[in-house]
Amino acid sequence: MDIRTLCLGILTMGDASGYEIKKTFEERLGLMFHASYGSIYPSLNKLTEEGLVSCRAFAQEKRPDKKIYSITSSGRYKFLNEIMKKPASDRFRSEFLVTLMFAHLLPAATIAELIDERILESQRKIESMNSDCADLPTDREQFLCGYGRAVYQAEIDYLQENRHLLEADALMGTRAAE
Amino acid sequence: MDIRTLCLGILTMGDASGYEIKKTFEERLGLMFHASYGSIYPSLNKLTEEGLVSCRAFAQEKRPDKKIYSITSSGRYKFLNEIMKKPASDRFRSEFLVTLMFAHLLPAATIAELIDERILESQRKIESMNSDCADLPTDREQFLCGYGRAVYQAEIDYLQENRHLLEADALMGTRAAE
DNA sequence: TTGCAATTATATCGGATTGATATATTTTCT
DNA sequence: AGAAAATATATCAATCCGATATAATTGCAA
Repeated sequence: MDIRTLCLGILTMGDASGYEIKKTFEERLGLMFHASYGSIYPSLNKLTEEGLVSCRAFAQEKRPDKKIYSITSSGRYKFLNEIMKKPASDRFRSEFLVTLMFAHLLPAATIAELIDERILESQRKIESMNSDCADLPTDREQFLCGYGRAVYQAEIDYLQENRHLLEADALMGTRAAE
Repeated sequence: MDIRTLCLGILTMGDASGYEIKKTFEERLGLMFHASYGSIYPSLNKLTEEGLVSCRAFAQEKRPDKKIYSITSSGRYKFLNEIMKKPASDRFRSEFLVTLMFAHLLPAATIAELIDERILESQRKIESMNSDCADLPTDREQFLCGYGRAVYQAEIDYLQENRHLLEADALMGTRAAE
């Protein structure tokens, strides 16, 4: 499943410009997938070539046309085929966890701050989700929003209960480091 | 933080070949970062050019030399600088969650199976962690292993308690789909 | 003991993706 | 009036993944 497929998926929810697709990625798929302009615009071009989306261009003076994309019936068919495949494994990359992996090389105070900030950030995310989730139109999206909340909360709980393990280790390491 | 930096990090734990570095990525960093040969070998070449690692090559007949890499003191310095920076946000990509996002386009039975499998897979991961975690040499690595377990467990709990929301929604959608 | 599968091991390549950057107008807020 | 933010399209170098090629060794079961 690539960004082209995801663009198709977003277009099943209604016509949109490249810019709006980017916003949808951030607002509704932020928890599960990320995409930049550098992949969205080329994806839309390729999908248009392949006849999976159609494009109406509105001419504008002194800047590029505004382009609204719509999914075609072959696009819909393609998308359904894609999401019926077994999903690939999650891909996760966390610089935060990498830093903790090497906590023994850093001052204990740095580690403590890092964890404090991480907890605050996750709490902020949960709070904004609490207000936003309730407004979501479908049970499906509420489910996904709740999923995010549950995972963030588990992270916070684990960090608060177990950070002492790490902080003790960091103290040792600091003394041992050359 | 890129794969080059992570290779440096792994080499702070001891000398290794490219192959062994790949294994370390899988066995000890699997929860937080992934890297393929296609990025590891070029990284090691570049790090060698830059003098951040050194390389001893053992000639072998009929196949490429076996190369053992060691981190240099400037490599250590570089790595410390890197991990003292504020870590970038997590990057997460889940085709599983994307599929759920479009659950209304799929048969309810497909969704139910998908969730069943996901739960089983996470349970399997937790079980293998239960045995492996205990053997880990440092509190630090036990902490990280426990972190993974906590998140997987939260996922399982949430799916079990809330899947009905999604499955009801999927049923509706199946009827409405053209 | 033979023969097969798994592991050890290095390496490259096309294609996908990111993050930064360029450009320019309109809207909103102060 | 003027600044800041949002709207909007687009490209590019650098990075990274997944697949593939190659080949010897090790372990194990028939």
